[in-house]
Amino acid sequence: MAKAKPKRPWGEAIQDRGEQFEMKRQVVLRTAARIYTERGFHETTLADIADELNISKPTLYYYFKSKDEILFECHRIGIEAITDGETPMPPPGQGTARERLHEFLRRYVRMVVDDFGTCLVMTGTNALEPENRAEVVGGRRQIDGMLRAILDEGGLDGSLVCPDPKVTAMFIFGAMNWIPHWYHRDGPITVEELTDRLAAFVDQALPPGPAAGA
Amino acid sequence: MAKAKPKRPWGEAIQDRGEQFEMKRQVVLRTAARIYTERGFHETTLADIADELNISKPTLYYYFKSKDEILFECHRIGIEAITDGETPMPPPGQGTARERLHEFLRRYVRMVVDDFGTCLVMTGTNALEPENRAEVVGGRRQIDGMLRAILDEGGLDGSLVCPDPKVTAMFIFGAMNWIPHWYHRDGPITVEELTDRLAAFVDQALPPGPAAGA
DNA sequence: GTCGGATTCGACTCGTGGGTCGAACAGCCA
DNA sequence: TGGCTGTTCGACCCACGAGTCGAATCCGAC
Repeated sequence: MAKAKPKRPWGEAIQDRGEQFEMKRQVVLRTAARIYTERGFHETTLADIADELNISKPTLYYYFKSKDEILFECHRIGIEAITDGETPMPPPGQGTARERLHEFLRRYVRMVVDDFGTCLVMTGTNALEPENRAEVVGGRRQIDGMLRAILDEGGLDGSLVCPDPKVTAMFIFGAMNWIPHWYHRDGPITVEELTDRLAAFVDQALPPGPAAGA
Repeated sequence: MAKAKPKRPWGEAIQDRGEQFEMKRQVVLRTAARIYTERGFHETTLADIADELNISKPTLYYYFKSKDEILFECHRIGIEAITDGETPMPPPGQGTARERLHEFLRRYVRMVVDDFGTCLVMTGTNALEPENRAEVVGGRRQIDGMLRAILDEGGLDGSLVCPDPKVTAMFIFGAMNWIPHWYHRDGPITVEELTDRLAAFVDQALPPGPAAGA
């Protein structure tokens, strides 16, 4: 009660210097992700972001070295939500492919509904510098591989039959990546309901195979 | 053989003035759509388009009044490919909903695989001026309505059961709108095969209902 | 030929927005 | 109290790219 005099949107609390720095960076990123998504990357100026945060443009440059880097960080966070989730994806062999598919869908939908995930999916990679773009593209490819692998395994353990895993994976990613275009967190549908609907849809489309053999 | 001396990428033939004008406009549009899609709208300069066509930037302004208008026209063409196709969509009542669904998917995939359709789907509407954006958004909404309606009818005529037409329609649009991100016309899969795969996928996901009554 | 409109382009303007600089200020430790 | 580092900002720079202008050229009609 004695030391709290925050005029800035950064929370309060006076952790040590480095911690403060990191926290402020996060706030900037979240805000940026939201605005980038709403208006589009190129339609957003650094002044817009700064204004939203009640800080000045040069201050942004104290935390990031370029507009591009801000976008890149947003993408990175989005990707890592999938690739390095706190609980790792269950490895093949643990549970059926169908179960792992569900887990994957749940995770991905969650990601895509978050500010960073939305930003990742809605702002193209065109804007990124080659170097950063390469990393983002790599990350996405890795995620693609995860789903593809699960679909492949489904054919083996018989838990789901999928004629063309590559193309099917793309259909599924499409359905999920489109979510930010129409879904609103504060709308009538909860994220859980959304996930369930998607899972049901995909489940129907990929019926269990007759064969089996663990 | 006597009069053909084209130094310009516009074909040859010497139709009347207005026809030439219209034809050149089309060529510009297709080229622009392609480049917009490849590099992104904002990453494309008018000089890029002009260079590609071996013309100068001011010449573009002879055919279009702004960069924005060029994009808008691309979107318009894409949308009209669905809404005003040469053969109109069969009206409800003609055939089962499932049949109409197939026809719709076929059409939409075709559109999305074309330069203009790809452009429509990949470049956001953020860049468009409010007025133009409103029209594009309206068109898209109309297309949304088409699919939603078909899904609704499917519940009635029993040809397909769909728990939540609104959300399901979005999943399907997502799957289709994502196509330009991974599909290449000159790849191993033909457009027909692609359409078939999608139709099969959706068919599975939306099984026929037990009820009926024409 | 030559006139007039259609077409094309070189050279320019100019707003916008990413990025920089140096000064001011805050908080901490002696 | 003085000084040091970390943080913030007002004012500026400047490249880039959309859009313009006026002159040059092309081409069919008389």
